[in-house]
Amino acid sequence: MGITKSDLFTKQQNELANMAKAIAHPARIAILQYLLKKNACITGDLVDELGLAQATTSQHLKELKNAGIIQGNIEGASVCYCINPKIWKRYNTLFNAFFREVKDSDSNCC
Amino acid sequence: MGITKSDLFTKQQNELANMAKAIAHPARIAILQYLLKKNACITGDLVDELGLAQATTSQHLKELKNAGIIQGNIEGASVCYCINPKIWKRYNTLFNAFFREVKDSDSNCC
DNA sequence: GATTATAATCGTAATATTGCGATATGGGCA
DNA sequence: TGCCCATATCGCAATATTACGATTATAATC
Repeated sequence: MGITKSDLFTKQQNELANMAKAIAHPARIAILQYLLKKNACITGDLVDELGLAQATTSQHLKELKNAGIIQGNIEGASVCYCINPKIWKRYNTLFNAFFREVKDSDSNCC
Repeated sequence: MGITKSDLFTKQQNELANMAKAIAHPARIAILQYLLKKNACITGDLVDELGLAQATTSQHLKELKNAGIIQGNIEGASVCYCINPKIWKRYNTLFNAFFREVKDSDSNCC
């Protein structure tokens, strides 16, 4: 096999897992952090920043775009990327809800 | 290739990416949610809960244990699992820091 | 001691991810 | 039009992930 059995889980569980997958690579974390810092930038900036090949960088950007967490606007010959604040807030909300406080007393094993 | 170039990124970026990877599967989300609800349970409970084979469930438990987010205590013939509150809090802290507020005005592309 | 229950591990197949060179596409400019 | 620049996409190789049956290891029970 090798295919996730999504049908066994709730919509919410699949959504959160997919969100986690979108950021489950250091290059994609680095892209998002760079966009947070610079507000916006073009692909070439990220190729320089990351140190990965242009094709690889483009692929990571595609995954982030598919997840909706960034958006790209065509700017002449370049493409300008930035965070999508609406989706970003949804990530923030869902992760916060998931990682709600755990009391130490909650976790005494059996 | 197929191997992540971890050396290109900071320790913090790799750590956050690895945390995201640990929860980047709906079965592992479901396990954590079940543990949050029940406080603690044994492997067999999770096999019933998830609907995945025993071997598969055990594998997901191993990944969560490797990530440190859960711990297992041997309880006779069974193994009792629970959240590791220390690591859980670290996850909460790092994800919160990452998903800090983004102002709408921050994300006007170019 | 043999049997049963519980869970980890092994081996393997299917699929997904990561990375990059090569190639395509489309805009700007001489 | 012809030539560069910036990106996306294709094709491929290496590796990782997901899933499960079979096996193993240990503990409880008869």
